[in-house]
Amino acid sequence: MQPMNPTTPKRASHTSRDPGVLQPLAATPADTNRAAANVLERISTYLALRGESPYRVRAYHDAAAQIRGMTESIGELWWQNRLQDIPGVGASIAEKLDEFLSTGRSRYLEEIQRSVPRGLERLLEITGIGPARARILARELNVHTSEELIAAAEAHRIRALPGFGPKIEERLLLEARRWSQRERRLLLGAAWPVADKLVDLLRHDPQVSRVSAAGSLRRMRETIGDVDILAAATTPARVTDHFVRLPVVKEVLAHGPTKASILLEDDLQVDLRVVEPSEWGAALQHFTGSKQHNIALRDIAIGRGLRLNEYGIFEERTGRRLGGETEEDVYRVLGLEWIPPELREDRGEIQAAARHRLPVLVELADLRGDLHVHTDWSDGTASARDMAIAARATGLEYIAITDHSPSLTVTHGLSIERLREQGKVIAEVNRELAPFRVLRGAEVDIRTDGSLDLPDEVLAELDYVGVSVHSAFAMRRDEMTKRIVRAIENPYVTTLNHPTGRLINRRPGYAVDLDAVLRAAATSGVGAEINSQSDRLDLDDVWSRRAKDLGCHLVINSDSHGRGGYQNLRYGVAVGRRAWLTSRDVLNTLPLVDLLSYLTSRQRHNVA
DNA sequence: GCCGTTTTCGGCCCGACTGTTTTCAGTCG
Repeated sequence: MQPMNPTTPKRASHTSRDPGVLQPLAATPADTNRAAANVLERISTYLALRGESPYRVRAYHDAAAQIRGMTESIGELWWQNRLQDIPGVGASIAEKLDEFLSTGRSRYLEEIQRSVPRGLERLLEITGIGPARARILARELNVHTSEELIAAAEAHRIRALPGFGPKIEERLLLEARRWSQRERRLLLGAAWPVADKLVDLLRHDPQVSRVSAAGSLRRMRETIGDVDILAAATTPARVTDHFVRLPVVKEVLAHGPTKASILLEDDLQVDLRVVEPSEWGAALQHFTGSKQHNIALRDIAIGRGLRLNEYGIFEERTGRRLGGETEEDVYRVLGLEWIPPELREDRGEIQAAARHRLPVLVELADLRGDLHVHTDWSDGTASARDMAIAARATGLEYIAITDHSPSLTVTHGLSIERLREQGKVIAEVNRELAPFRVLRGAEVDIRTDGSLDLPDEVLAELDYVGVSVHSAFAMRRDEMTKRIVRAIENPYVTTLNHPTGRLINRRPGYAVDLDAVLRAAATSGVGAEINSQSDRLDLDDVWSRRAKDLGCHLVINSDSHGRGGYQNLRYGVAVGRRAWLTSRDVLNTLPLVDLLSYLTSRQRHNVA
């Protein structure tokens, strides 16, 4: 089928006919990629529940993962008739994508969904239930939901099923109950301290020579499902024995000689794996993942007649071990540079590592300042002076004080008079703390019409202006886009703060054409913020990378409301690293002098 | 269903752990 339009696939004319089946096709490239990936992922799930070939199931799953991680627009590839250029997409999957991209539907998905008991896919979210057990539960006991599973387990009807038994029944009952009252995925900022504590406890075990967080935690994903820890010891069994007896353990889920899983009091799951010290590098690589990254590595290994597992990298023919004591070993034997954990998502990092084209990622130490800081003049808890001293103590050269603007009354937004008053206080602080520098700034609300909450002549007095949406989240997508673009075009604006407004686990971002917003920001030389608060992380990694690709610079800010807030910068930096950013992509890596000259020349240029 | 410096057919990443099984299936990461 020939596409009708080069950039935006047309919307389905019948989107409301079967609302449960598909997300309406979204208009921006990243949204379209996500929607297309979701279709393939769901096809994969239903095929699995039907008991189809696992290879076919995986083909759809892999194609979905590939599309989810692409920065190119699938709409563009479709228009150019190049869908099969996507690795893992062949004729059959391309045909399904073509239908979805041109009509917003997939009849194939709808058909196989109908062939599976309604809602059965949700059973897969319960630990211990995969496609095979879900199918048996549905077929033999008509169990489709966690509630039905709990009832069947309580009535001891599960133990009689083929391949099941009393132990599995008991375990499924536990997991189903846990699932019904489950916490959502833990925020990175909440998981770090927990992992830190456990790593520390293990470090004090005299058997243990090395210990590290692994898994999504080490890759610094924005949320964490469970905590993975790797330890090296010559007597692994004694370490797992010790681990499952730690006082923080509420329940032991699994306990073998090299591997153990526990639940903490708050139901957070922690998996520990213990290896020999000589296997440390291979194991750390293996358990850091991601799964997709590791599969791609093993593919390369196979192509070179090698075998890669958590114990090392071996010559297939002779079994000779070529390395594994360090991660660098593993990558080097595969002909690759060592890849920073944050990049290990199979989003092009392996190809880049093979060509020695990995970016030198931004680091926490590269940040010279923080351009989003609140004080007790609005909703912060500390004075401007204390915030400056705390910033200096963390090694920063400058901050911008950016208290809220008047209309945000719940935060005691500053009137023009109070803002000018604050300027005098900041001047005093600067006299006292020089060469540390506090910039006069503001976090200015974007009104519904896109005008700003402070007049231009006041903005002109400031060193730095961040703008934010804090109200009217429910606007129509096109209106919200127009609203934010207009704000960005104000010549005094430096940065767009938390561009999507999402709060992880609490609310999605507002409807907005973020691609259009970022293009406008690039044109106007306005930066996009990576807000480091662990429930914001806004922009996220995929959008930050997109922003960079569109020519936009990023600003990594803490949005501190108290002296401890600067600690969050590490999470913002993690997002930046996952987005492939170098220090050159991030405005606040500039030394103070360079930042000041940038800000003044930019304002002179814009206003002239 | 995808894919090819072994191949257009016959493979497909790999190992630990658990429980229900006398040799393996299911699940997980």
